[in-house]
Order: sequence, then structure tokens, then C-alpha cells
Amino acid sequence: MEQITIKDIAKALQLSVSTVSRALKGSYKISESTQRLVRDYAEKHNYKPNLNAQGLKNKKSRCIGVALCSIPNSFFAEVISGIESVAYNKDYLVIVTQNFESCEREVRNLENLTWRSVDGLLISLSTETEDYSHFQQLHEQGLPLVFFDRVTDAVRTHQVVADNAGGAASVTRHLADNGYRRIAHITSSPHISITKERIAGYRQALEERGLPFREDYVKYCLHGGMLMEETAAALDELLQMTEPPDAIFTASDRLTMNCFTLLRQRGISIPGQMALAGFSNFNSPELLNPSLTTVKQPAFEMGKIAAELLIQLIESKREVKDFQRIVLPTELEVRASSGCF
Amino acid sequence: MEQITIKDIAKALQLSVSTVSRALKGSYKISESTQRLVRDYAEKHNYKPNLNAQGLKNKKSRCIGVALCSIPNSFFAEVISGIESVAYNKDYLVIVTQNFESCEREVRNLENLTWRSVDGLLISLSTETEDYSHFQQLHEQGLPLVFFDRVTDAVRTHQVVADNAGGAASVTRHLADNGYRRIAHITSSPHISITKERIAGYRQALEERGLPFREDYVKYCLHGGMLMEETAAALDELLQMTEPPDAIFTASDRLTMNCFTLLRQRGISIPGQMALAGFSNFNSPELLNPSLTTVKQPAFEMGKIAAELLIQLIESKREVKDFQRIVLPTELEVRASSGCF
DNA sequence: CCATTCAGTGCAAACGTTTGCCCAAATAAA
DNA sequence: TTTATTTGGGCAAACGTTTGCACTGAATGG
Repeated sequence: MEQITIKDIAKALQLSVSTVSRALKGSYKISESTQRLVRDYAEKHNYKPNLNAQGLKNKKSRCIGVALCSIPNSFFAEVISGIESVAYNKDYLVIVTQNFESCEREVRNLENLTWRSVDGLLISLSTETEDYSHFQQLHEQGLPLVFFDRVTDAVRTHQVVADNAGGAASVTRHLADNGYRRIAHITSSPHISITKERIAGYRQALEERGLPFREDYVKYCLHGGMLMEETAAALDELLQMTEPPDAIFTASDRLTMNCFTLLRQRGISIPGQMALAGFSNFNSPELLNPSLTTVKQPAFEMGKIAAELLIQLIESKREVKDFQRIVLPTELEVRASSGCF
Repeated sequence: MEQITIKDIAKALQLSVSTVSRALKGSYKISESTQRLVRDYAEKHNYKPNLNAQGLKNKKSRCIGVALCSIPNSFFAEVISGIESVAYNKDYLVIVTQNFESCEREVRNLENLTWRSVDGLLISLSTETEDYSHFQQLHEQGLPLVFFDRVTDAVRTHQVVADNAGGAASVTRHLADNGYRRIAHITSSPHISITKERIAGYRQALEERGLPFREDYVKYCLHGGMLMEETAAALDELLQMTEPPDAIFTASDRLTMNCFTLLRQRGISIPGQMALAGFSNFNSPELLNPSLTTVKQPAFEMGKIAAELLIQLIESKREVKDFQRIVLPTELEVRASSGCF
């Protein structure tokens, strides 16, 4: 069951190794007939190029690396699934690394991935990351990069994001229209793009509805809700205000679920005493008690598109100069947790 | 920013390439002093061996492949996270493939992974798989394999599983002790190990409690709940029986959530008209309405242990003959969905 | 009819390691 | 002293590809 090599084909067909190699690659220097001959033989004998040898020669691995914060996060798990599905079809393999929201770990993962000579990278930044030089370096060295979800403009390349501002605005508007006047916002680290965009949408919607934007109604969780205590601290600060909010808009999957849990633990009724709505990709929000109003992101789609763009970048012959920023629509799903009281 | 190679070190230190290689590997033929010299230089200049070259020579890649049904499944996402965490520490990279419960896809993923010359494989079988010859072949060729969760005895190697029988028994016992007499079981494909074990536990508990085991109370979903319709069909069959069950024990994450959704859709109150409890790794079951009684598996732990065993296998000098079957405890978490009426 | 061109193919070096074998010097045994 | 043995290290082949260059024979142009 030893793999057949180009040499074997050459021997069998009385050709030289180089001819076989070129025939397989479809080089113009080889006659149609020879090409067919070689191809047929290769096919018949299930020839697979040795990737290590190919990699050694031309520094390609047909692997794409993924750098993100946490695999079990339902949003990212779906993104990975989307990535894997297009990679599979294009014969790429996917290597996933998680940084647990640590910038240091992000850098080490990156080193690891480039050491493995991945052909390109799909990146969603950690909440801690403020310095993008490690990405910039790689990019300048010509490694194709695509950012998704948590992006940066510090590197000029493709971006795939959800309509964070739009999603935030629509849920804020919805809360306002349901009669809530003091809408707080618990969000992730201020460093990352999605936070800024979501705050912007939240702020805009407040203004549209004639509600004040209050700095003290915005709470940041530097670890994006990875630690429950952090979310608890943010929530408790809000609850202990002299004029506590009557609704909370949460900016991420984990924050939303954390707040849900914490409010219940504290015996605060939803939405009676506190309305709750936020970004979440949990796939059965209607089963929660109360059912949860969510802003859903097209996670699988995001992974798909990001992977497609990356592979396109990898396989493009000439240098790509024209980078896109793809914005995917979010969807507001109204349920009981944001109902009027 | 070109990577430094062994040649560069050799040149700089006035040594031969082979000496450098051996010094780095700690071969006994090289003097302590030379080894130190080489190591220091390598360290200082951030030498990283070229993996393609290494792979080409000795067919190792320091990659481990993972084959499972679906990445976004919360159980498997956690398993992957566990795998990744130990792989990271041991300098392995993780390549994940998903088969969507298709045996054909499983085989193709396997080909892909071996083509990439992964050093070992972590496998959880698809629900469709009945023929294990593709695994047996690989195993006979000496590729280290570790099965987890959905395992088979057809290949003699390590297995890491949850205490499926125990978990099933404890939840069944719990339902019986809460007064339910007609406890049905909706489970996955009969081909996979976990199904058999869970049925066994269910059956044993019924007998312990003096309840009859009825074949018609056991419904199989061949795709493991991947399709909602399949679950719906199973559930509806139960509901339309002349003597319908008063409780349902579901055998997997997705089945549990599907049943929950479907019962709600059909206006059947839980646990009043139908109690529900089952295996699930959803991490906020207390937030559901009603809160959900679950059997939880140590998913992260399972991934960790499986990966550790695999790497041990990969790095073992002599052939391992003594294979383990590790059984991890499950945890029954009692909540409202299985309460007495 | 010779010079030029060109399609089609082969040769060999290179990519960065690993490793079997050989060799020199030093040490130990005789 | 001579002969083994050990120690430390180098040479070169090999892993499976890719690719610049050279070569051959035929076709084309003059």
C-alpha cells in the first residue's frame, strides 16, 4: 500500500520523471498524447503527489490556518464548519488554533502556523490584541490573510464581517420601541472592531429614538465574557446604579448567555424587571425561559466566504491589490425576553 | 526573514550538516560540547526545522487528524478544544474533518488525512459506518489510531468513551423513581457503540425498577438527530401509540434539543404531559423552559485524554500491544424537565 | 540544401533533512 | 610496541518533487 510516485509512473511509461511531472501539471511543453497517457496511468494507479516533497520544493502545503479565540463558542464552531466545507471541496485542509483571548497565545499560534507553512490564514482577533505588527509582517512577506468577524484596518486585505452596527441598531431600536428608556449595553473588549461597530449602532439607534447615550450604561468585558465573573461585575455595576437600566443589550454569544444566567441567579425577572436581548448564535433561543430575543449572525456563511476569498487569494497568479470588505446581514429575532412589561 | 536551515548552522559553526542534525537530535555520537554549541546557535538564531523536509525523510508531519461528524455540535466542539489544547503543548497541529454522518465522506476524509501523512488519527465514527475495513487497513499499516465516543472493537487500539451505560441507567432510574412508568428512548443509529451501550443501561435500569423493556418504546434516528424530520417522525410514532410513553430519554445532544423543540411545538407540556431527560452538553440547560435534566459527558476531558493517548502511541518506540479502554464518568444533572407531575 | 525555429523530451540540480557507512584520532588492551 | 576499540565527526545518498537548461528531430524559411 506504498504510495505510487512520479518515478514509478516514469519507469512504467518509459518516460523521464520531469516529463511526467510536467504532464501532470499540464505544462505546454508536453504533447497532448503524452499528457493523456500519463494522466490516465496516474488516475488508474491512484497517484497522489507527495505533499511534503511539493511543499519542500515550492513552499506550498495546501493547508489553511485558522486563528480564533475559542472553538466551542457556538458562533466560531459554525464558522469553522463553514471554512471546512469549502476547504474540503478545494482540497485544502484546515488547521484550527485557539488563543483563549490571549494576544501572546495568538502570536505563538501564528508562529506555529507559519512554521507549518500554511498557505494562508483566516483570522479573528483576540480581545487582547492591540498591536497588529505580527500580522503586518506576515502580510508583507506575502502570506495571504483574510480577517473575519474581529477585523483590523491595520492590514490591507479582505474582511468578512457581519453588519454589526445594523444588528446593534435594530435590536436597540426594538427595545426602545417596546418602551424601554434606559437601555444599557454590555459588550466585549473595546479593542476589537465588533465592539466599536456595535456601540456605534447602539448609539445611533438611541439617538434616532431620542434617548440619551450614557457612557455609564456601557460596560466592557475585556475577555469577551470568557470569564463569568467579569460579566457578573459588569452586570452588578449596572444594577447598583441609582438609576439602573431597564433593558440590556449584550454584544456577544457568551455575554448574552452569561447575563441570562446571572439575571436568573439574582432573581431578576426577564423582561419584567430587566429586558434582555443581544447577539447570539445559540440555535434554540426559543427554548429558553423566557425565550430569548437575539441578533443572529450568518456564521457558517461567514466561514464559507472568508475561506473562498482566502483560497482565491492563495491561488491568484498576480498580486491582488483590490481588497473587499464583505458585510453580511444580521437577523433580529424577536422573542419574549425583550417584551414590554 | 528567510528561515535559517541546518546548512546555515553548519557553515557558521564550521561543522558538517550531519553533525548539526545529530547534535540537534541529541545523538550519542556527538560530544556534549558540540551539542551545546549547536543548540545554542540554533536557539539564538531561532532555528526551526523544515517540516516538509523532515516529513519527506521520515514520513512524519507532527499533525494529528480528527474525524468526526460535525464541528458545531457542542459536544464535539468541546472535544476538539480538548484535543487542540494538548496538541498545542506537544507541538502537534490538529486537522479536523467532518463527515456529516456519511460513511462515504468519512472514507474520503480519511484518504485526505492519510495523504497529508498525519501521524495519527482521532476517530469518532459516523452513524452510517458499519464497515470498518478502511480503519483496519490503516491500522495494519501502522498508523496510530485512537477511537473516542463512537468506537469499535473491530480495530484493536485505545478507546476513550463516556460511561454511556451508567449515564443511561442513572437517568432512566431517576425517571422511574420520579414515578414515570412508560419511559421511551429516542436514540441514534443502532450501528454505533454509544447507542448500544445507552440502550443497555436503559434496559438494565428498567429491569432494576421492575419496568418492562418494550421494543416499541425505542426509536432510532439513523442520522443521530442531524435531521429534525427524523426526530419528529420518531417522536410522533411514540405520541400516536395507544399507550404512549410518559417520559422520554434521549440519547444525544441534538436529539434532546430536537425533542425539546418538537414537544413545545406540539403544545405538549414538559414534564406534565411528557417528561424529558437525556444526554446533552449544552452548557446552560438550567436556562431552558423548563430547565432540562441532562446527562453530561466530560467532552473536553475526552478530547484531552484521546489526544494524549494518541501522541503517546505516535511517539512510542516499540510497538504498543497493550491497549486501554478509558471510561469517563458521566454526570446526571437533575432539573425540572424530569420532575414528577 | 543549409540555417533557423520549435515542439517534445530528458538531465540534473535543488529544496532541507536524516542516516548508513566510512574515517581519523585517541584510548585501551595485549 | 602493536592491535583493538572507542569516540567524534564527515560524506553522500536518499526522500519525491520542480524546473532551468540542453538536446533531438522535424518543420519551416531563405
